[in-house]
Amino acid sequence: MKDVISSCPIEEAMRVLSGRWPTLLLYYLKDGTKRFSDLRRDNPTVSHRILALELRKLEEAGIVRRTAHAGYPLRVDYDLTAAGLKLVPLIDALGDWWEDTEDDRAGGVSSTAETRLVAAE
Amino acid sequence: MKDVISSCPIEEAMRVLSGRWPTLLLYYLKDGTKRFSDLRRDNPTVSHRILALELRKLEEAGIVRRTAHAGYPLRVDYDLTAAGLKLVPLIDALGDWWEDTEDDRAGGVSSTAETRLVAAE
DNA sequence: TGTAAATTACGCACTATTCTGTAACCAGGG
DNA sequence: CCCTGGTTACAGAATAGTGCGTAATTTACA
Repeated sequence: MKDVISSCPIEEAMRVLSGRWPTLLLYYLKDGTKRFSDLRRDNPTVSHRILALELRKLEEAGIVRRTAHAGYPLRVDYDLTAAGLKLVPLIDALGDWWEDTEDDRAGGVSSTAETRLVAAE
Repeated sequence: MKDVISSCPIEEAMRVLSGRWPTLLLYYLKDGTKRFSDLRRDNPTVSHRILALELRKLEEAGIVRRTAHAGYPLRVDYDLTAAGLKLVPLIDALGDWWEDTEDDRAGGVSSTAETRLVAAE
């Protein structure tokens, strides 16, 4: 039941970047060109199938470029498009944010009472 | 089957921000304090159950603060914590990135051939 | 004055949809 | 047989939505 139009760029961007793998793949691809098997080694927990699907999704979104070399054994390279390259610093910033705000986010509900109870006026 | 430790801040950050709603809620909360019903109005497609769950998740992550006012009718306010406020510019940047790279991302596979075929050397 | 209904922020149970993973199979040369 | 990159079929897990119930007070209305 996906809405027809979102009109919100954030929502559209997240439609591509949401999930566990997209940002990680971007992270590994920023080092340069990688092959399918390289990416599997970089992240051994992703299944064969999901890696292929995620890469397709990123390719269709114009973030990753796929280059298939003719001949056998099969060989396919993946690297970032211009859009993908521009995205890298944002993802890095996200990681920095997570680390920088570690003390601020604290222990959630347990230690610091996040939820406050206020008397009605 | 979530792995025990990720050690990667990007992965951890995405564990919280992944999905359709978290970034949108952050986006609406940046205007200031909102109530549950305000957020439902801002985004009518989210169900009340999911909204409650997502807000709890963000609260536990230390990004959103929940303030329950005693008395009836029930009243609960939500606003951003310091960590949440620091995250806002990043989310905005993500939206900008999506818009700025629109031409670059092009039409995906259909028009521009994203997948290249290269002869073996 | 009595009673019914609305309000707000959920929780719970159930269903529907989507995501993720496993296993098997394909291609053609070594 | 193996290697590579990828697809399909199927199974199970995670996620999302619907509808009902609940609390104490206020308002609606005969």
